Amino acid sequence: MTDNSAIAQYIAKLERRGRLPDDDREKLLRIPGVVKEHAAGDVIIANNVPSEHCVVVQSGFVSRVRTLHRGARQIVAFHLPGDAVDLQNLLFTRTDHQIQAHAPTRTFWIAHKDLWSLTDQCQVLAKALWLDTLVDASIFREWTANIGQRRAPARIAHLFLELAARFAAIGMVRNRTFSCPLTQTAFSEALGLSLVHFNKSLQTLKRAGFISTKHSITIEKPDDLVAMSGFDPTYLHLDASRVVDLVEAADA
Amino acid sequence: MTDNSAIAQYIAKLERRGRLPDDDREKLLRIPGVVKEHAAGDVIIANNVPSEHCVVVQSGFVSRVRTLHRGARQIVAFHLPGDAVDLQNLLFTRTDHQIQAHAPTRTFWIAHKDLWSLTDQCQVLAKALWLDTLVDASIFREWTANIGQRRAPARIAHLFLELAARFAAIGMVRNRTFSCPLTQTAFSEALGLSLVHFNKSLQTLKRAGFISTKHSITIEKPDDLVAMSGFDPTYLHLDASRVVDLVEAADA
DNA sequence: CGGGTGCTTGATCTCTATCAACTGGTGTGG
DNA sequence: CCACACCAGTTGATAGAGATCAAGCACCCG
Repeated sequence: MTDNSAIAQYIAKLERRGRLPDDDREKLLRIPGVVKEHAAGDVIIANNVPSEHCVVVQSGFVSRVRTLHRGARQIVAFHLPGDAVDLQNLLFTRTDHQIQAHAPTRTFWIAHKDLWSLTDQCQVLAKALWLDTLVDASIFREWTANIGQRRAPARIAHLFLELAARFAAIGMVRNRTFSCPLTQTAFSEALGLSLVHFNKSLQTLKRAGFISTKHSITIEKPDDLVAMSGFDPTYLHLDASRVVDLVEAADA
Repeated sequence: MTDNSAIAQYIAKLERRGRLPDDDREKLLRIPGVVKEHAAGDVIIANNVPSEHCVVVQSGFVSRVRTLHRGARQIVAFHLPGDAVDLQNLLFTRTDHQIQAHAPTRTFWIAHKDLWSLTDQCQVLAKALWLDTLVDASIFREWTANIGQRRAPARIAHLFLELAARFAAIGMVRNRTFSCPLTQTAFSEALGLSLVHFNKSLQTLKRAGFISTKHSITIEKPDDLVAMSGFDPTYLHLDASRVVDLVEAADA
């Protein structure tokens, strides 16, 4: 039996928003798949290739990258352990962006058709997956607003708070500190900033005592950061507040 | 019987990506709802209110707006006739952004619970709606990349080409010309630019002969615009290419 | 006619990108 | 074991993009 701990983590994530029926949970847990390993920097799924699998992160750290003109790259999403990376492509036949590892990463691969037939059997699960893609969309919107409206320091702060909240949700924050394998280049590609400007703005935040970094990131003054960046974690939908109860709704 | 032409247009949009079973189509067409009218500038759905309806645009022009610190606004999406605006909130209990009319607009309001119970009866339709939200997410990603990586003239060109493609899909482009009721302020809020800078960059595009505007927008040099902005309409998923066949997939 | 709204323009200043160089750590191969 | 390359991070100088401030114009509408 392949190691399906990625699925267990993913189910835990879904169930933070609302319980699944036992039957749906069991079936998802038993879904066939294979585990793959990737080194830091590896391209996990290339751009513009047939899309036939869903990938769930088991460990490590992953991003989605759109490549534009002359090598300009925009990271459009980050994914932590327990995140489903490729649900976005479940209904598309080709990928429209690239998936990349930023650390040694283990992933669990599910064939689209297997997940597809599961959603036909499990209506509540299908809704939970749909909900998960809606949460992703909510995060995309927030990134658009972050990049469009905030200037560098607040923009950086907002992303750091998002990462802190998401790492916290999977128990990977201790003493307001989490370790995140991203280079400054990667951060700058996610934030629409140049590397140099990111570096300098980050130092501004450090000098102000808002955060500190030594191989990991520490949120030293959460309140000040929240105030300066206007961070409101609602858009992450990490728990059941503001989310419909899928089981009750199914009965209605 | 209320005028459900908005639903008919929405079905047409969904079916450009793949046919629905007759039964699903008929049921959606018969879904109960009410028509509302809005003046230009009206807030159709406010931010942070209970989310109980899905809104489909029948005529006019609508945007979704996130409001940040000190009145900074980011438009995160535009919606044309035949677009479902609020599917994004179908699974959330409160709205996390505002919906606003930019022209005299007519909308069709469906209660969440009605749409919900329909998706329980119609599996293919449920998938089509899910797919529609995935297309929205794809557009959000593209906007993130557009705002993050392109500078003003290319950024503007990219948005204009998106609007041209979407208006063309509903037959509202003649001679490379479409009418779009957005003010320059609205454009600047969508693009993360200041009004003044948008205005000046737009004039650069006009002087280059790439576009012209007089109460409507004309794409004078499509090829040049595509080249300078790197526009590739795939992300809009306006047709069935690159999209799974929902009926076949249901049989698999 | 007056006032509002949307568009335009110029001047100025700030933010951010770009260019270039340098540091320190890590790893590799001769 | 050292030389070397490479990569992430850092720093300074400069240029350009874009924001902000301030006015003025054109049009529509009451």
